[in-house]
Amino acid sequence: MVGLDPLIHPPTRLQLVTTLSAVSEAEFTTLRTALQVSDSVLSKHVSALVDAGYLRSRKSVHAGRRTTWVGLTDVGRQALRDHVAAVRQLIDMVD
Amino acid sequence: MVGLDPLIHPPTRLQLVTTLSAVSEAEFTTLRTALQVSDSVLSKHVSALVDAGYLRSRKSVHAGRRTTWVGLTDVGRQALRDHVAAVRQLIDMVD
DNA sequence: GACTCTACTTTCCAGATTGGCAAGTAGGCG
DNA sequence: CGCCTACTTGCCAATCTGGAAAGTAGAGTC
Repeated sequence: MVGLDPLIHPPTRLQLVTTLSAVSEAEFTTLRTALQVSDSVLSKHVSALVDAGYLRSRKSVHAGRRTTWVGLTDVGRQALRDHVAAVRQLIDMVD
Repeated sequence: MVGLDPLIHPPTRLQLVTTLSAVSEAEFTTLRTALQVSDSVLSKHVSALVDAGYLRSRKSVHAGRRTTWVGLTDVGRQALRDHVAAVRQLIDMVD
């Protein structure tokens, strides 16, 4: 009835997935800077969402630099849409 | 920068304040039914938000029935607007 | 091939939250 | 004065969140 997704709702998670929704992938480091959280925190949120099937991560090497790329899966994108719809249903009552 | 209000963001809180935003006041019992939570949970959320100055509650008696009425204060209404604005800024990126 | 350096990952931990049950309380009614 | 209703509070377990610090793994270096 309410439909808020507890995997997505918490502030850091919401920032993470909404940030990712705008792009196909983002670098771990970029995300950490954008969200202003520690390595460990981002790593844990990412792996929780990977476990849930919402995110996918891959490692790549460019010019001797190893980076981890993170992106939404189709499942995650849909879950986000659903969550956003639920949030809108609540907040659109306001004003 | 993100601006999510931790007093409002949690699911039950968000349901509570958005429900209240549509009306001037609501009965405790009605809210408990609408939110599907126990007495104690609603009571605790309400009193936390009253302490924060976001809600106001008053008791009344009608036809031998005691009821507690709960409503947003101006401060609470503004906090909700701000919170909703912050949420929108995040979720409007989606799609 | 060993060493190092970086980029995460995992462990450990403390503190805060959330929720339900059950006991407590307070006001109105008979 | 006792009872009943309508919350309120205390107690507790489970979960979550975040940071620091230790651990790990792969790439480059020599």
